[in-house]
Amino acid sequence: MPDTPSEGRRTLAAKLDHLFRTVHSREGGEYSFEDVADALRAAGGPTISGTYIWQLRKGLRDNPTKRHLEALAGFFGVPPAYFFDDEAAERIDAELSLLAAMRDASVRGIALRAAGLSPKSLTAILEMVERVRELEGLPDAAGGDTPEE
Amino acid sequence: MPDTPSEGRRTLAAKLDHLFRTVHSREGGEYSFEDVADALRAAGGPTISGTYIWQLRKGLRDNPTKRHLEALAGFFGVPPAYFFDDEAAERIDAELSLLAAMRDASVRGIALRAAGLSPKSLTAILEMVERVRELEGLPDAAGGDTPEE
DNA sequence: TTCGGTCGTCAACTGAAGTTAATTCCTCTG
DNA sequence: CAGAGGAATTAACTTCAGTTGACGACCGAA
Repeated sequence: MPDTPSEGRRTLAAKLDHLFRTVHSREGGEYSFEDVADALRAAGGPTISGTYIWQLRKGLRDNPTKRHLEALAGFFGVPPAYFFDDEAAERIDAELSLLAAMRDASVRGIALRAAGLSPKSLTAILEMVERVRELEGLPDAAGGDTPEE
Repeated sequence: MPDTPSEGRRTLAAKLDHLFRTVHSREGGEYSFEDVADALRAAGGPTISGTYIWQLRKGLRDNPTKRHLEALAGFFGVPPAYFFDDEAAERIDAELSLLAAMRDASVRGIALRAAGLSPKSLTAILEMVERVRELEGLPDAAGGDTPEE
């Protein structure tokens, strides 16, 4: 039939919301809409008003123009394809979840010190971490999403 | 080479023009702007007027919206990233040049019969082809573009 | 030649994309 | 509790993406 049931599709708003939730500022909190607007203005490229970014995130407006899509993708450090292709979006989300984990200072500490270890040691440590996760009742694969409070 | 070789970033207009030149209808000619508009209307998705497609190709308008970018990419069978990322565009262009070559009936015949040959035979034949190209004074890499105007 | 069709081009117009500015909602701080 | 400051939200407005319709060039047929 003509149109596939558009059920599984993630909307632009959902993707943008996900970016806001996962990509945080250096201080740790979510970026505000004005933060993003200011950063884009400072970057010299095309600018977007904070209000409009809010509308996009809330889903009141979808269908931005090419230049605005580029600017947004540039700010969050994802390829513009993120907003189009759902498969690419998932792949990128996996990397983003890593970035989200890195927000935890102690995780970051572990990562920094683990860098440079021999493969053998790394797998051993990984195994240990998995065990602990198991003990804590966490899922074994990358969860990614922040648990609802 | 009609195109300026490595003139930095390719514009949207240049990319769209390239698609028109390489992706042809079943009858063999280039698609007309109305053809594309009609096809999109028939596809049920978002529609674009023929005039606007012309404006985009000519470079009078750049900066289309997300939905129109998707529709255009869908029609020409390329991912929307084609219009954003230049590297992706080059990679896809390589495949498109193959498609352009396939328009030549005899090339198509060779390809059809070469399919299924052993790797050894294929490399041998490829080498032969390269020799012939050399004799004919053609560049060794995939040229792609139609030489004349 | 003239008629009829199609396609590319142009310019005026419409409506949605995007902005500006005012208002409400929090959340700190004294 | 007041009230300052900063963020989210709403509404009114402006701008430009996208359409409509007309015109002229081109091509084949009568």
